[in-house]
Amino acid sequence: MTIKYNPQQIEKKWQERWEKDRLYEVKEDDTRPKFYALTMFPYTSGDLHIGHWYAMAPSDVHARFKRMQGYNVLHPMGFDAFGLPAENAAIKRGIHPFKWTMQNIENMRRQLRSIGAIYDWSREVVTCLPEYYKWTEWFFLKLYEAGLAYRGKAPVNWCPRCQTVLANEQVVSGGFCERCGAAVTRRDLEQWFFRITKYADELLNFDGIDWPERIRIMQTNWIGKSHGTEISFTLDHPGVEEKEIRVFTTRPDTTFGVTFMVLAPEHPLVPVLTSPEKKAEVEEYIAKSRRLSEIERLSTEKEKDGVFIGAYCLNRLNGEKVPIWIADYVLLSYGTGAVMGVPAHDERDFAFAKKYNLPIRVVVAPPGWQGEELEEAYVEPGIMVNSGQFNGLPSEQGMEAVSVFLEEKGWGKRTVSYRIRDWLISRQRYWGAPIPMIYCEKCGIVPVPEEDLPVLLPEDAEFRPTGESPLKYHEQFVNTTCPRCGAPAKRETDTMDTFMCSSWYFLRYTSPHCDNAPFDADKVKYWMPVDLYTGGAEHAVMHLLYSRFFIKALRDMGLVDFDEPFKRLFNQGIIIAEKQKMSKSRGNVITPDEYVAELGADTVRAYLMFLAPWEQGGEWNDSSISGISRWLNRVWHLVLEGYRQDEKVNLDTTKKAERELSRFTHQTIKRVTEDLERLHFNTMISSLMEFTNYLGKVKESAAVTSPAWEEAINILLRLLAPTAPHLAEELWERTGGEYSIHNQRWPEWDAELARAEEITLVVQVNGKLRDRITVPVSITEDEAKQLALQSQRVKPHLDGKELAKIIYVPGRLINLVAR
RNA sequence: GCCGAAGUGGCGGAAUGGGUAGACGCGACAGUCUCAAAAACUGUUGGAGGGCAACCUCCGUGUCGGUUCGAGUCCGACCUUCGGCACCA
Repeated sequence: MTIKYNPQQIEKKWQERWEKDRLYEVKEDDTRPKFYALTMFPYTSGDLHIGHWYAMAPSDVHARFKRMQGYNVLHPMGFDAFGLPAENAAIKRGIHPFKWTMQNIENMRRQLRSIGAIYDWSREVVTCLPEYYKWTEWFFLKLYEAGLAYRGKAPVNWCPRCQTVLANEQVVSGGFCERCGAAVTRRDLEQWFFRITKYADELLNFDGIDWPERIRIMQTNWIGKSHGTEISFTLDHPGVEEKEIRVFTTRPDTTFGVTFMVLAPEHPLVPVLTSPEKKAEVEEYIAKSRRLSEIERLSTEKEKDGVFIGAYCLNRLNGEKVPIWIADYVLLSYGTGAVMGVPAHDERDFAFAKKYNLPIRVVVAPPGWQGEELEEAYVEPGIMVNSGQFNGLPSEQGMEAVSVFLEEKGWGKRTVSYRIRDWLISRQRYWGAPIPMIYCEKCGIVPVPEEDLPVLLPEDAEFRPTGESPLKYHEQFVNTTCPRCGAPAKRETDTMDTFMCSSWYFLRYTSPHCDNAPFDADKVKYWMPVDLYTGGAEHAVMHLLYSRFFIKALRDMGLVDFDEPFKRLFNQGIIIAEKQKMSKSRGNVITPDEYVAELGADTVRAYLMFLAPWEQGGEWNDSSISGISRWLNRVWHLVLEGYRQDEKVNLDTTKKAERELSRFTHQTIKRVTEDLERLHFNTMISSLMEFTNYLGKVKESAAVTSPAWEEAINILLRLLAPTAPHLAEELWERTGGEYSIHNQRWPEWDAELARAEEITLVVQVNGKLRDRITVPVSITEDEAKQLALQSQRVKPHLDGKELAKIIYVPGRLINLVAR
């Protein structure tokens, strides 16, 4: 009678022991190769939900596996601790953001420990602590010095509910706030920006990093590079200094089809060009489009409207006079903020021209076109017509030809445009890293000197939903002296976007207590780049793009010597419940703590890995988890119930059984190792289950010797150690293994031992399975053919037919083609 | 609308340099144990038809075509679901 598997007891026991022994403490001075395995750190929301487990448990298994393989593994954990919810809690419940955050961290640390991961807690990083955000501020200064941070007035995304500015990336699906879902509007504000656009081209290059294609495509689309031509249209207005309007187009071949010009309502030329009689109408239109929220304005459903401003420009290619309109479907922030209207070959221009009865002139002929009017815009390539000297040219060649012509004349130049905008980092909020800048009436914008960092957040700020940072009303914070001239000056009261904090946290883990620099350069050199970065795909664009930008900027400052922060990236899927995304309002939230208390962390870890491919995610199912629980129980009893060879078994049977046992064992090692390498945890677990089932049968037959049995169990436990670290450790100890199993070497397979001696030869007739014959691996083609033709199961299917061909695939099948 | 991923038993999912479809697990059914139940263990489990039986035949990986000795896997068209982007000129 063996004792029962009691996960709660053994998990507590080993977690305490590992911590006491500092088993997972990581040091650099090591002769082993390094492996930096990073999981995206959690936001301090207060509770670790099953999604966190899904991110953390499998990545811990992989990290443990690499560690047993002999790598010096850094697998750290920390908290992304600045951000809006803390402040909202302050407004709603009167609890200080710092207190709220630190309480949440306390709770989350406890929950994180229950996973049983190899986190080295002495390396924990918390972004809202001055020892961390001091360096976030420091990086701001460095970016400023490098000319990568600048202040500018910009129409910004404004969330009226959160009362703050949002980055483009934080505006979701057509104009809603990512956080609260309110409709975003637009405002003009003085804001701080990072010049990420300077790195747009380099960010399009993913050479040398192993990232999912999906994410690379998303980032590529986000950056949105397009090749085109900037074309200058002549402006000849008395009293107007500007002598041209420049447009950006990807279709220079359609320039002869321009019948109007459209400027963005905010375009600087609009006020000077508008004729006196159109002034009122134009101003009203501008005011209207400013009032519109982002959703309304950007909606593709919205009918394209605009206003003629009473001015004209000149198309230099054909000398035509072109009326100038404004319309809010043209964005100031893209290209030149002006578009040439070619209704025949652009859907938007077509709709616009129809609405206002503007001429539609075909300049690229659709196939078979006889000069009739178009029903809709023709955007495909074709033969150029109505285009002067370019007539008859295929439009693809026309793009080049027209561009060359324009360049020769000095009327235009080929250029590229990007969809990506500079990164707006100002937030009108308290709970973030202060922007270390001072405004002096005499000296202008003055950076806080490095030695004065950190600019600390005052503890006694007042939290009111005013739309401005509480820092703005904190006089002691705001009022300071100019570091340059000593005169009274005012501090910047905006704080930084939290994505700034998460753009460098992985550097801090390498030397979390370094106090004279953001990180110890030698340690960064040792650990970086991150070898495997795992986390949710929701960060495909923002965090992952910002971090890449950050590293490239630091590299150009000489602070790091690599180009990319994350060598390999992997995105796990999401866990749903009852066919739906988990949410409090649906009441379908799975809380891991309950399952850990009932079934143990090892079961929850293994279940999350088993339920679906990690990449895909899947549905949590209460009855499926019992399969894992049963399996671990079976392992427990299999190992502890003792083994005795049956004395009546003869030597030949024993030899054969042991040969088979060792083959199965080595095949299992191979499968488990390869699956772990590829992060195929679900099939890794099923291999372990099959091995367990097989060992159960071996035990029943009792044919192998005790040493052979013990060897197999020893290997099973080591293969199980990353997945079920507590159970494996306990069984390791109980079977006399040396502490700790987690310091043991990962088993290696012997290809010779793993190789099968016999195979199943599949016999097909015309591609249909007719027989399976067990044959030695060494079988020759002729022998195989003989066996196949002799098969009683095959013969009837060949009756009365002529054998036309025999396909033989060694080690697999033989296909008899008969007619 | 554009970009991307995916459609396999009652369910989660295995199997893709084309070669035994359904590994492993859940559920269900039957059995063992028990006074009984739970737990545990053992067996069966894609569908249809046939045989006393070991077994045999046909159909079957979203739909329709194609390539091939052979297609879940490759090609073409389409349908559905999910994710991302959304007036980017």
